[in-house]
This record gives sequence, C-alpha cells and structure tokens, in this order.
Amino acid sequence: MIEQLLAEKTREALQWLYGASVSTISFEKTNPDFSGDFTLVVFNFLKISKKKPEDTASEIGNYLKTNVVEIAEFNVVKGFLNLVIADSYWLNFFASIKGKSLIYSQVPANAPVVMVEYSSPNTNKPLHLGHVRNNLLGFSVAEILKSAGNKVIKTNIVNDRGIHICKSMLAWQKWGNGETPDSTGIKGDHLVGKYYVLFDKHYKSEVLNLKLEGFSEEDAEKNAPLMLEIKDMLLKWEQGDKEVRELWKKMNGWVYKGFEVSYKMMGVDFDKTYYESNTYLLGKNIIDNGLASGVLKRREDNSVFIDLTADGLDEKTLLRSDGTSLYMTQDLGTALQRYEEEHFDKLIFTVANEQDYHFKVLSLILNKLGYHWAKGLHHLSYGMVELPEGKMKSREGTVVDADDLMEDMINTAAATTKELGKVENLTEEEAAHLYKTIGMGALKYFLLKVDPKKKMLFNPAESIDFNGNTAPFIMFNYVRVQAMLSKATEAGIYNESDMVSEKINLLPKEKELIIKLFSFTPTLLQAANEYSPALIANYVYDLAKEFSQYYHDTPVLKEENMELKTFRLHLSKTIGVAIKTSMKLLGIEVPERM
RNA sequence: GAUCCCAUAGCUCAGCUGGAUAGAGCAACGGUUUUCUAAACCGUAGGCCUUUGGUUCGAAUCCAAAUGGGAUCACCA
Repeated sequence: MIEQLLAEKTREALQWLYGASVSTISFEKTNPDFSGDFTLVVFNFLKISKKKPEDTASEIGNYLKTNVVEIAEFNVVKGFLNLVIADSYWLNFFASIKGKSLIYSQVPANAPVVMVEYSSPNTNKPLHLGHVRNNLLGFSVAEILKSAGNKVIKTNIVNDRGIHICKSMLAWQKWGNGETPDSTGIKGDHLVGKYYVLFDKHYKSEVLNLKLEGFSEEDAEKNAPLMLEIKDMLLKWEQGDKEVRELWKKMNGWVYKGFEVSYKMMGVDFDKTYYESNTYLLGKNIIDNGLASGVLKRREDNSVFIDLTADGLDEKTLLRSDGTSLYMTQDLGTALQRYEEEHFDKLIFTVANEQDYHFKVLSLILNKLGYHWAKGLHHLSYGMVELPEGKMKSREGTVVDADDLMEDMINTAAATTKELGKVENLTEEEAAHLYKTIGMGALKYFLLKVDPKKKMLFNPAESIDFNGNTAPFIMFNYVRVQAMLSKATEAGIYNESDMVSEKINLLPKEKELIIKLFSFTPTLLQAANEYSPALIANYVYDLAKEFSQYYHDTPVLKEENMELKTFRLHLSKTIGVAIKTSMKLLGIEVPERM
C-alpha cells in the first residue's frame, strides 16, 4: 500500500542523502489543519542529517517528489513534511474497491481456529444489561475475527447447576403452588428468577432472626434452615435423586425457552453449547498429572493446591480435602476438553473484569502444567455496566432487565419513527421490523462504542439517544444512500458496472471519504487484534458523519456533469457498503429505508 | 494489608503504537428546509487532559509516586 511505498522510499532517501540506514519509518495522517495526506515527522532524523528540521524535511521531500509518482506536491512546516498524494492515486484505489466486498466472505482454508466463548448465563435468573454487554461484545468480536480471516467457533457454557440454581428450585417447591410459565403467562427465565429473589428474601430474614437470637453473622448464614435445605438439595442433585433432577430439568427447560427468546432478540447465536452439568467433573485427570509432575502439591488434609507465590499470586486450591473439584478445576478441564476437540489457536473468554484474577491464574496454571496451547488463551475482560446507584445485583432486584430494556428501545424507536412521519407506505410487518432494527441497533451501538475494558454507566432515567453519535444516525446515512441509488437506478443513470473516470478533480471531502474507505481494512485488522468492536463503531460513525456533511454540501443526482455524477453515485454506494459491513461487524442490521 | 483496572468539556465518550492549536455527541444558546430523507447541516459557548516529579527536541499519550473511584485476593461460582 501507499504507506509502505512511502516508508520504503524514505529509507532510500535517507540512505542517498545522509548515508544512513533507518529501519522503522512511519507516516501518519496529516493533521486536518495543514494541507497534505501523509506526514513524516523528521525530528528523529536530525542526528543523521545534521541539518535544521526545515532543511531536512525539504531535502527528503524533494527526493520523494522526484522518485514517487504518486506524490503530487509537498510542504514543510517546522519539522513536519506533509505529502500530498495525487488524486489519480486515490481514484485508482477507489476504482479497485468499488463494488467489492471489504471483508473475507469466505474463511481461508488454513485460517487460525479461534474459539470465542461468551454469554455463559446462569439458569436461575433472566438476563440483565450486564449480560447484554457480554453477549453483544462476544458476538461482535466473533464477527470481527471471522471477517479478518479466522475460523471462529462461538461457544456458550451454561452454568446450569450448583447451589444458586437450587435456590430457585427450592423456593419454587416451597412457595410456587405449581406455577408455570403457561399458567402465569410469565416468561420462563423471569418466573425462575422470581423464585431466586424470593429465596434470598426468606433466607435473609432467617439469618436476621438467628442473629437476634445471638448467633454470629457467619454461624447464622451457615445454619439458617433454608441453607441446610439447599445443601441437602444440592447433594441429592449430585447423587442423581430422581425428584430433584426432574424439578431441575423442568425449571431449566423454562429458562432455556426464555433465553432463546432473548438471544433471538439480541441476534446472537452459538456454534456449540456446553453445559456445566456435563463438564463440572472434568479436570481431575489434569490434577493427577500435575501431582505426578510435581507442579501441584497435596496438603496434609488431602486437598491439592498450586503455589503461585513466586509469581506474586497466592496458593490456589484445586481440589477440596474431600476430593471434590472447584471452579478453577472445572475451567482447567473444560479448556483441555476444548483443545482436544478443536485444536484451537486461540481461546477467548468473554468474561467481566471482576474475574481478571481467575483468568490470570488459569493461564498461569496451564502454562506451568506444560500445555503449549495455554498461550492461546485470552481473557476478553470487559468493564461492568453500572447504574447511578452502583453495581447491579440480581438477588436484590436492582437490575436493568434485558427483555424490558429491549422492549423499551423498540417502543421508543416506534414512537420516534411515527412522530417523524416515516411510516407511510410500510406494511405493519415492515414497520415492526423497522422499529426492532432501529431500537436494537441503538442499544447495541450504545454498548459497543465504548472501549470494552472500561466500565460504563447506564442511567435508566436518561434513555438511550437516537441523535448524534448513535446507530440511528449511522443508519440514516445508509438509508439516504439507498434512496439516491434507487432514484438513480430508476432514472437509468446508475449501473453497478459503470467506470469511474480517473480525471476527476476531487473535492477535499471526497478525498477524505476515499481515505476513510482506505482505512477500513487497517481498522478491521486492528479491531481483530485488540478484540475491540469500539474501534469499528468509531470508524463507522466518523465515516457516516463525514458522509452526512458531504451529502449536505454536494449535489449528486442534481450534478450536471455526468462524469461527476457517476463518480459521486459510486462513492456514495461504496460508503453505503462500508457502513453496512461495519455495522454487521457490530451485529447491527441496517434498514433500507427509515 | 496485597494485587489489578480506571481518571480528558456540566454529562457520555474518542484520542493509546510520544508530534503541529486536545476532538465528537448530549445538554445550553443562535442559524439553515419551494433544492437527492432535517433522526440532518452550520455556528456560539464550554478544558490546569486529577496532582507532582521524571524521560524527551517534543508528553493527554511513556515511567514513578500521590489522590480519588472500582474490582479481586474462598476448600463459592
């Protein structure tokens, strides 16, 4: 590409002018306040040139101008060498991408295998806003990696067992009166969640009573009758007690039905679903091997641990004294299982940053145990979504429910659309689809435009915006393009196969837009490298914003010069493709009209 | 107590691989529509980039410390 060429030639220039060889040379985009496309900062070369910054820049500029045909002119400001690339270069580039897909539509045969795990819900409560961030992030990262040429396997591990699951079960058994999703009309995951909250309420009051009787907090929590019952239930589950298992299957079934609806609404899916009830016993053979090799040690009470104090961490227990396994043990086991199944090059865990420590330890242990593939593990750690009053807690009911929020967004989209009078000529079905596209798009973009690692604040009192740096704005610009194209096609002045003239004088904005298209691929690759949909979100917003300005100032259909009109139509079309493609990387659909 | 993450306009965020006068959106104020969709466009106002030191020709950006906020450090998941 042009930047490599410039770097190459600059290296030559330095060799020719000053007899020095410099290995790394990089150009940057010229600051908009100055004229030029690429800028070379020459301060680094003053030691070799032994000349003033201005002179050094001029000399290099002169060399480049005579040796690189693509450079139309250059200017020097202090130590900055600004190069202006000829319009013909940009037009050629534009002609080369016009009408083409900007991403890998087919994964190369020898592509790296990347497993992306995300979602990982518990089956004791419905999804909330934090889960939505997780789901959208995981899905988008998977799309980005796919488009950047990886073979991606999306996986979900469902936490379908354990003491927290028993809580909903026990509460339903005690106080449910046989309620079902059908009998109540409540979505299955919400119904189960209701009993999870109910359990906690009763349990808390039991603990409080015991404390009033003089128990310590710890003893009260341990000895509350409900806690004893729960432990008993978990034991029965583990022993395969028929009644408990039946109840478990029934209630999980309700939850899965509910999740299916939420997943569908979010537009996420999975290639493989694992269930913790099938995998929670994995990992023990790893422990045996670790003990044999001496990496793991056994305590006197028979529990097994690894000493990580030399790495600045703690001793981590991997097997209880009764021989049963722990969260970490399971995760070691599932990681190995996945490697054996898929031989992944990378395994990405989309999990909130409260588990940073866990994943650090997980990788470290696997490395110490000598699994070479452990280097491919990556914790895609994202910040929590917080409310103005702090962290969301399902047990206490202080959550923004995913289903409610999605419904709200779609309703707002519907109201706004109607208010703007944009529903004429739409069937009811089309209108409903449009509201969903806009509402869900706004939500997705809102969550994805922020750097994943940063925690984010959601204020339910201020609903998510539909103006400005939002998905509806980006969609709107896509829709404008489509409107223009269909008019032009009808009028017979637009064909996909039209040639674009190379002799056009580009407007500054047109050049900017082409350069923006030019940076699509580097942006995609960077996003794939950093697992950051936010980079794509920012890119597509910039593109849409620049197009919006261009659209406002520049006639397209009304342009009388045919060559210009054709060029502008194709430029608009290509920008539309870039918008649609970028949004798809975010898991956002764009409407054809709105 | 230890470790990790974060700190940029009133609010929500870009800017990270050191570069020229730190950018958007929202909110506020003013303007633009007989002209390709105004969910738009243009303008005004808004900044000790938390603080202090260091590295450098050059620091919002790199390093160190302090302050403030968050998370984690279970034989819970």
